[in-house]
Amino acid sequence: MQALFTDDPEERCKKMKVEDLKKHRDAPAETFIDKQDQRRNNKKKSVKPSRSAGTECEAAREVGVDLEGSDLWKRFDEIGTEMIITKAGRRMFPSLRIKVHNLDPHQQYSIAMDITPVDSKRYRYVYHSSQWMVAGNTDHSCLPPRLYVHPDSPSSGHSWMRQIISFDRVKLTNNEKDDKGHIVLKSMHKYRPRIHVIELSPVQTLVSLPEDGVCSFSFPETQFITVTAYQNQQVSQIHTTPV
Amino acid sequence: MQALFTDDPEERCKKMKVEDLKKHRDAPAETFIDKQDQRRNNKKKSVKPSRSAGTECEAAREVGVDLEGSDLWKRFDEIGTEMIITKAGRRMFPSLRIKVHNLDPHQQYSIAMDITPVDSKRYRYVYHSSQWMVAGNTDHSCLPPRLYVHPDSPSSGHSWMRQIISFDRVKLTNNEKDDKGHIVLKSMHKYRPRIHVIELSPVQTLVSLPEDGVCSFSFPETQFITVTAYQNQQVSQIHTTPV
DNA sequence: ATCTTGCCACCTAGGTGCGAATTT
DNA sequence: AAATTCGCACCTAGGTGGCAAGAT
Repeated sequence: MQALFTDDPEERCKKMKVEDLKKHRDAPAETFIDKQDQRRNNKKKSVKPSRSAGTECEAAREVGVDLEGSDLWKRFDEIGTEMIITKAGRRMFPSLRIKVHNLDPHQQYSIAMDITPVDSKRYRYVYHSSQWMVAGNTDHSCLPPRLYVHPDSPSSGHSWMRQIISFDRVKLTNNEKDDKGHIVLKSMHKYRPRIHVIELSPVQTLVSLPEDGVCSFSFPETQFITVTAYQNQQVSQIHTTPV
Repeated sequence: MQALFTDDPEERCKKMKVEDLKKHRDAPAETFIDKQDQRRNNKKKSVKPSRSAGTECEAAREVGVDLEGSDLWKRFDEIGTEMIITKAGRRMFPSLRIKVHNLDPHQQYSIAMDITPVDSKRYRYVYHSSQWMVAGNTDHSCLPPRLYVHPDSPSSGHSWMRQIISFDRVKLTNNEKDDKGHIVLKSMHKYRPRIHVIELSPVQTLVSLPEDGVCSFSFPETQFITVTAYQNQQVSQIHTTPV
């Protein structure tokens, strides 16, 4: 029997408690955490934007981002999410899907994603104990992470808030010389995706992350270890279980 | 034997003199005509924008648009181009592909397409004489034509000029109550697509065609008659001839 | 008669995990 | 040993023309 492949998580992961997933599907997850400074945040509805170096938010407006499909991410996270990376570039599964709140409806924004190292460790999967273990240190000293600008960018706050924003087209690669704009990662390392909401001044071209007018968000349950082939059988099992 | 289907004209129309097509593929067609006022224009490289009611162009800059794949359009035009329309929406074949020139690289533009009636006649295909004949009059009095805004819109002049702009995703329908944003046409009528280059003021949302800052272009060889099923055998033959 | 619709088999493009072969 | 690459069969989504049946 062969696997079924769809962009719809429900179809791909039949073994999950689908009814539960469906119930919470479009509802925000309940726990969030600030990014970078790692401060806990008890707000129910949204992540507070990080205030770390170089980022800044309009004081009056508290821009918020909710993670969609948090249940699926958590299901993977419990056993250790693995994300395939290939030379040609591989889509993420799960893909990052979010909702944004409290944007200025008439202001233009771009929304982008990047993926940052969680630590400077190298990991390896120990089969006989079915566990991920630290296998040494690495430096992430090389280059700043690549920015994946959402294809709907730029767009008005109104448009962004109207629907779920999906980053399902982004691709991950282990090819350091990639020229297709995919996000370059090191295999066997731990990462976490990050969302940036960028307030746009008219006719601003977005190449790298600007210093001002950016709110950044990330979600702890979306961290993963990069692999070139699935290591943990439980992980690949979820991937291949058909509807 | 079954037909092959590709978005690439070369693959779809093997019977055509492919080598000729290839040779001229990215070269501008040689004859052009002004739209709406129907004045002839002998400029080799581009169509002069129409100056009809409500349109206006920057005097200093002569924005130009070239039709790509003109050979294919002409090949169809010689025998009478037929364009399928369906309730669900059908893509065009050939699709409209253009190049733009003389935009301000740093100015933002949207580029859109609509399809206007060539006359107020109703046509019917007479099998035994293999000919299209006028079958009566209609009024196009109903609604203004739907605007299909190119998905890359808005974008800088620089981006638009860098590559061929393809309208291959637009769909045509005969469903007057269409709610999917497809272009609504009447069957058995003669139409011609039109391209609009729209200079964008910052944070301008594009719903209908604005009064100012628009240059419009069209090409005589792109006119067609709408059908719900191909009438002329020569036409369907070109469509189905495999590589 | 003439035109439209629904259904169908067929096609392409692109994405997927797996196992074998290869590299490090 | 461990990690990566490659080729593969398989899958979905969406587009296509033809034909038969239906509508006008």
